[in-house]
Amino acid sequence: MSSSAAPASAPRSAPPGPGAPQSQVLAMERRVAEFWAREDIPGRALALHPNGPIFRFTEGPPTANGKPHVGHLMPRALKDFELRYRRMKGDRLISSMAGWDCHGLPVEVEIEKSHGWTNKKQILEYGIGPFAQDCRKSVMKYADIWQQFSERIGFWLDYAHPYFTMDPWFMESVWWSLKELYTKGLLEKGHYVVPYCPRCETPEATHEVAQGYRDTTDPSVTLRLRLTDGPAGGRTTYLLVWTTTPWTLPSNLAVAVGSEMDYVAFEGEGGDEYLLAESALARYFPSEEGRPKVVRREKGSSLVGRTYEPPFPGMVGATPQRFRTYAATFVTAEEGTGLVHVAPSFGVDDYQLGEKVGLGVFDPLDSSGRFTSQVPLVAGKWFKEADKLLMEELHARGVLWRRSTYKHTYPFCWRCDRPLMYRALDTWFVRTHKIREKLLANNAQVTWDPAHLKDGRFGNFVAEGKDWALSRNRYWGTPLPIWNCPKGHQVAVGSFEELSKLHGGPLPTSFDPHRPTVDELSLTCPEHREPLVREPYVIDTWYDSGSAPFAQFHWPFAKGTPFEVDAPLDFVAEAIDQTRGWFYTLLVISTALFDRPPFRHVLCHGHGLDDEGKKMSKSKGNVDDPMQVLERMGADPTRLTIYLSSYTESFRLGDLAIRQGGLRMLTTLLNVLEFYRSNWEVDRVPPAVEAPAPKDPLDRWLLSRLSDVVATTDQALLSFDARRASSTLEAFVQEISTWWLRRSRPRFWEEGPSERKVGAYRTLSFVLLTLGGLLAPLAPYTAEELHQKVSSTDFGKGASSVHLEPFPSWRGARDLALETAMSDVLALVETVRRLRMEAGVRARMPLEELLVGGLAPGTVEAMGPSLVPLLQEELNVKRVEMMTAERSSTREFPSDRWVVHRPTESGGPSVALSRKPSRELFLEGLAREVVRRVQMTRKELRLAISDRIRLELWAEGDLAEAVQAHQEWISKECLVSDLAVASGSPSSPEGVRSWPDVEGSKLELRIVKAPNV
RNA sequence: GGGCCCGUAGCUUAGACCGGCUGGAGCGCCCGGCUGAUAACCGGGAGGUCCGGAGUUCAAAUCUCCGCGGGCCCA
Repeated sequence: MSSSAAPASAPRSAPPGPGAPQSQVLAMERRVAEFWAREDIPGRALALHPNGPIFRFTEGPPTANGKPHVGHLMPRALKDFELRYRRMKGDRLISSMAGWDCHGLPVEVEIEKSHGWTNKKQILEYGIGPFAQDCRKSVMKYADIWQQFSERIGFWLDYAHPYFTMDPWFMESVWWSLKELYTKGLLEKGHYVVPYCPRCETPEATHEVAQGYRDTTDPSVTLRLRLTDGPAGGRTTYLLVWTTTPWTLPSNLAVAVGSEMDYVAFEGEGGDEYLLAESALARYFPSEEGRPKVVRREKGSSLVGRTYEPPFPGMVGATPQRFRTYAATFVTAEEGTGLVHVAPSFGVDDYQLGEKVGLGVFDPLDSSGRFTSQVPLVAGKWFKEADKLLMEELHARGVLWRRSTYKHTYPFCWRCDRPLMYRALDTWFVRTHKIREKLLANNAQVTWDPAHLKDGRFGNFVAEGKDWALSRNRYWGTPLPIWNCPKGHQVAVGSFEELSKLHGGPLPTSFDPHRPTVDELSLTCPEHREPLVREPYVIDTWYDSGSAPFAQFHWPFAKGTPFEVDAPLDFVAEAIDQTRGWFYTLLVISTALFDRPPFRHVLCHGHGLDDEGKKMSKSKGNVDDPMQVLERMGADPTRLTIYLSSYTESFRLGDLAIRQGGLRMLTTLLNVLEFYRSNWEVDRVPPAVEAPAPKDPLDRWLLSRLSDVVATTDQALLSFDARRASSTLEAFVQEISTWWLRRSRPRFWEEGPSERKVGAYRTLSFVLLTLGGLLAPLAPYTAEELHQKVSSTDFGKGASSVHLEPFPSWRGARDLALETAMSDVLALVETVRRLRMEAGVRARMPLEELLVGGLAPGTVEAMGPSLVPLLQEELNVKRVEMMTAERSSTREFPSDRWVVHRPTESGGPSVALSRKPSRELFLEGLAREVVRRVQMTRKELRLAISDRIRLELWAEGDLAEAVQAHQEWISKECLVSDLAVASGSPSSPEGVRSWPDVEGSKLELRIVKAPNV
């Protein structure tokens, strides 16, 4: 399967320095990756649930050609989250096989380039055999590169047992399907006008052409063609005929007229008459003054059947049908002259008209787009180069009437970038128009994400029902398995066994069905005993990938495969461009063979943009090697950035986007983990594997939140919604970090195994372990880190992995009343912080009293007893009183003693905070200042959390009094085993820290680590 | 030339299907705070013509139409 790939360039920025936020993530991912490799976690995960419910999936095989770019990270990430989730839910995945799309023009072009070749002949000179070998080697090289970055981003597939579309057994399955189509009359040869690349010397399918439209400038020429059936002696009359492809003029066989359109004749140079559509007159003569006089008006219908002199008389034999005017519906008034040049071999409309009226064809080009000697003037010239010579010749003969240039979009070859031509050729088609209704009906059963594609872009394309040009005049592809008998009938071959029968003996060992081997095999027609000759084509590589759902199992040849005729895939995910690519070929093949939809759910993502929101493209130099991105930013940050974005549209995926997206959430989470671990090292409280039943309202609140998060995440992942899952988890990480942990920290430092402390450990460990499970499908590395560090298996030998565990199924009862009360508390905290700011009292300074009034009686109950301590601690107030509206309305709050918040119009509580600390509280606040400075110094000295110290203090004034009064508390807070307090100054300055002004007093201190007891 | 999607603060976005409080949030920025998570944490602030215009309505980010811009696709 192919996609709009652009080669990667060198990395745009250096790897992160040791202090960069992503460096801790990168170190973590390295550690995890080593663990996975050592314990073969991916292999064991893929082998899970051999008897579980089946979840069907097929990896859309990337083209193993060209280096991947950043955009290719997206489909990997968007497939992987769902597959991991399903595995954790106990599903059996069918299949996890990696797959590589091996055939086709891109590979051939790459080899041609590497040899410096310019045309197809050089391949024949080199030999198809060696050429195929080169192609195979190239495919293997690129598959390797793709596998590496796919594994690095954590996309776990079975890379040890991949399917290659070039594997003989895969191709045999493709042959089987082609024969089925042939038998059903859905695979037929025809002579049709198809887009053709003269350099690659092969037709292309519409979905390939679609990738190559580009603005270009072509010549715009208007010819005057003399009517030859005018009355003798009358005025000479010319048809004005317009074209942008002068090179097709030697092949002109007719002129088309719109029978319902209005035409005019005007008098031109030398008194001759010129005919063109009325609507075209103003285009050729924009100013009214210069516009010639109209001498006659005619309906198009009256112009039909006239004869004219062709632009190159004698080039091609005249017949009664040729060089006449015909009515045609494709003639438009919008551009040109309303008289259309018809060259049946070079236009779809032209060809159909030619068929209808019997014009025949004249194609003077060879297969590489060069003129043959049939047109001596330009013999040997490339078709585009011939334009100029032909125009000059027409000019010399006075046939060229006007000449300018014309800007329009025109298709170019998506691989070699040269202009395509439309050309009548022998081509094999899949007759999709015959099964159009079935295609639509099957598409109707698919769930599309985003939904609009179903009846929009994709549905419209299917509804057009265009036949699929399948054959390619190339070498490296699945050969079309159809042979001709000279007696005039055909044999389609659907297996190697059939081939062997026609061969009249066993096939060579390790038979390779590619060209040239397949054509070196002598086959004999069983009826006529004549040698069979194969149709010389290979097939569109998109047919290979579209066959992957069954061909990856070598179905129907291999026995006991899990493929089932009636079972669509449950899930596929690729980029938006696959609506014309793989999604389409899957639908056609599945409908033609099995008459059922190819998949149930399809996730279709947009393209990645750079940090400026620009499309990534080679010419802008903003494409990046995905491996470099992963090594610079980390796999999980990249994955989460994708999940958190609006990935069904195009979105930014540059370094900045990753840093501000997924990385942010992960550093916060890893900081929480680091907090947990560094404390756990001291206390060694066993982690809670089962849900704890905590008493602390803060813990009960967090578990209630967790219960909600588990349910929401599960539901989101079940419905393929990575965005909802990841944003739910992101918000929860914030809640843990900024409220639960913030408020719970003191509990972790309590002396001994207190109930409060153990409760905090148990709650946090349970939450982190559960979170690890929830995060496993989305951020597999981080999830593993959580699992290992919290369950304290710590990457040990034989440790189990979170990816071998089931998805969290715990559903604790939610306490909605508590959740509501807690959000009221959070709102209150915000209000009071503002009041403190207003009062100019810093948070470290304790205040006497907080009064909250205007509450509903129920709220007082809910918030009151259990949550008041949270407010006291968070806001550093000694007393909190909750009052109902009734009670609070009578109190007065003089502004010298209180700062007051009045309820807003929309309601909310009124709040009053006492303004000044008492002397006692002031001293307590000072003691906190001292403690803070001691802690800061401890940290600077890099002491361990549990190290005990000897502390010498020199303090004056209020500070001395505060130290005196709170000596014991200071010692306890700072783990001081030996405290010496003095006034004045230290005798020796060594190791002394000094603060000249702590609330007006000087403080000096010295810390020495105390000997271990 | 035609079709589909998107457009809300510098960035990522909620709200839109089903019209109704002052358009929420996170990041970034500025100011301040906190400090045994420290490139973490907390408060405040600046920053929005909800792409523009018209219509429907008592009321429009939300519904309708016409534009503009971006993306994708078709011819």
